[in-house]
Amino acid sequence: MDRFVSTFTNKIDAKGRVSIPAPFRAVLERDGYVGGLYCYPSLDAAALDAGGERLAKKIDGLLAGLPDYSDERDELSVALYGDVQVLSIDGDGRIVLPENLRVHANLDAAVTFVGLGDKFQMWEPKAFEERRKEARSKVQVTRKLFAAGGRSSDDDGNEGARE
Amino acid sequence: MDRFVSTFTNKIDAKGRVSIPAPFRAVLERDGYVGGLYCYPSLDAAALDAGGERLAKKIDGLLAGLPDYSDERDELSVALYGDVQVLSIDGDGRIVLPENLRVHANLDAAVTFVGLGDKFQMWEPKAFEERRKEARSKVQVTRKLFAAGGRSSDDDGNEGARE
DNA sequence: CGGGCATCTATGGGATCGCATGGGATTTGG
DNA sequence: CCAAATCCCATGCGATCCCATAGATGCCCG
Repeated sequence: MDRFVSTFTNKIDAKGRVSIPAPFRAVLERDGYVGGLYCYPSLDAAALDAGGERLAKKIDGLLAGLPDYSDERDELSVALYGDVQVLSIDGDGRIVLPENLRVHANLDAAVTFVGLGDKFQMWEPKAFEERRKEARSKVQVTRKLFAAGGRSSDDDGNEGARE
Repeated sequence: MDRFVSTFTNKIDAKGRVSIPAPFRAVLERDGYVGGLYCYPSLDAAALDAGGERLAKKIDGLLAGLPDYSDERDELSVALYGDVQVLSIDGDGRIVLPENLRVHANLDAAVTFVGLGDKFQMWEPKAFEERRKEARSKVQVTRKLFAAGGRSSDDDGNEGARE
């Protein structure tokens, strides 16, 4: 399925380089790697979003839905494209995070890579632990909603049975 | 029906490897095995949930219904993709359990594999024994309810008694 | 009917490979 | 000409592969 899945934590070396987890690299290549990793500050978190060609197309798709020359589109364009950086990946699968991106996510010694399907995020490890806790507790709630919503009828109905 | 059924207990060797019970392996293959076993901590038990492609699609399906870049999707993505690990199965049908997963389920010397239809769980053997006892007593109650409702004809009402 | 052979599974151990990481060398651009 | 970014190579650890053993099961053929 070639999606970014699971989390990995790698170190930032003295030169500011980080290895992209090998499984993520594999996804990027299959995604039609051209020469860069698209990377930008997450809009609502102290983290970075990154991905390959598929992600780039997705961003385009969002804008395509808005009329040209509308304020909304302009704002979104700036928000989406404005801070995007195309990071080159060296022969060993590493990238260098520019200052502004590193600041946005408070990255210093290590980076936690979090697979999110089409894209992945880069977090300061401790910050991500917090975030993860939060997400887990919310999912408990969401799960109850699914169960209550009666979505159990698809092929064998173990949807809410996770225990 | 190619479901995960019944329970098996296998040892963890010095390298942290465990054999997946052969019957489960067979199910995984028929399920369209691609490159890994999808595995994540059970949300409300000291155990691990695991499955093949079918389970992965199910997870995707949950997210597919949500709009891109919505908060809800982000939360769910983190909780679902972030905790999932794709474990590769070696030529002998074994997997290696990563540290964080082993900790979550208190696994050390052995693992009990429990078939649950679409997926299966991995428990520390003693913990599962406890769990099983508990389940049995609950089933007793459930059965009485069935009986009281006049459905006494299904001779043992074992639907949830999986053992 | 029974003995032995073939097969499959679980498990252990050795050898190899890949990945993350570090450090020097080289190039690029200002 | 200097600083910073890029490339290339070395290394150590962990993961993966491959082979060996052993117990259990089942089958075939005597």
